[in-house]
Amino acid sequence: MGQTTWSCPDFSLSQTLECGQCFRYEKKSEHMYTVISGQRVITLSQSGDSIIFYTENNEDLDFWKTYFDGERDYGKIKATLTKNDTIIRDAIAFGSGIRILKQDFFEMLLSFIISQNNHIPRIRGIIARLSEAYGTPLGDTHFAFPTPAQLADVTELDYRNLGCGFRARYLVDAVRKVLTEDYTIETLQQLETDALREKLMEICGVGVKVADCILLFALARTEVFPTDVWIKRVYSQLYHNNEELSPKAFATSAKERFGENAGFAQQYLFHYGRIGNLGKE
DNA sequence: ATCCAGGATCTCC
DNA sequence: GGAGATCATGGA
Repeated sequence: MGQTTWSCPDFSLSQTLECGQCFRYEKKSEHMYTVISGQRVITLSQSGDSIIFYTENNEDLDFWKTYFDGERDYGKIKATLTKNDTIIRDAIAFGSGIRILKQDFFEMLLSFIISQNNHIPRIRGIIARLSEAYGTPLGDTHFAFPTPAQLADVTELDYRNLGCGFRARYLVDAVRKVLTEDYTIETLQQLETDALREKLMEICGVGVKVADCILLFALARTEVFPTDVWIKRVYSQLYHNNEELSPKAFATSAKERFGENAGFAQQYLFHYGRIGNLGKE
């Protein structure tokens, strides 16, 4: 198996994969992972600042470097976020190697519909079964995420049999809409973020939070601040003296505080709140 | 066993 | 239009 080394600063493979933004990775050993995104699979490991790709297929390397957001200067983002904010320093120190992945739109749409009112381990299981049932085999018992065309005729009952529960009808609607002209990446990316969020929310089962996850993790709208139970907990504890905020007040506060870097701040705080020792008092 | 999950929708007033 | 119940399922 060929190996290619890639040097990428401000990058922890384990933190980036395990911070909750991505559902399709397997930890093979310490610092070594197999990752599936869209129609591709890669095994890679980290040693210091060096990433090692294990592949013969060098034409996929650009895809994976883009996937890991390799071009972006995270040092600059972290410096900006911490400049006048001593609170987020701890969160960033805790997850300093987190990068926001550039994932596949359709995969994020379905994955975060599945995520609603669900546990992360169970979300991963449903996505794995969905891929095995309808996705293209990639070898070594790995399966690509199904394409919209591959799911075109899948029924609500089929999704229920995979364990999707009440989300089954949402998935049917999502696939149907993505197969129309209105939901091609090209069409969607022409919209401003607020209009794009509204467009995504026309899909049944997509509310503000799911839409914001898609905007951040697939459509590179790094100014959005996906707000779930964890972020509410962490943010109110750290910045508002544990006071509960209305969804509107919350969005305003976070947007004002973090500005264009809100998406990055969100992921540092999410990871800090979920895995760190915060909020477990 | 019982609780609850990276929420959204439906149903009341 | 805001609060509260409801939705399937299984991991912890």
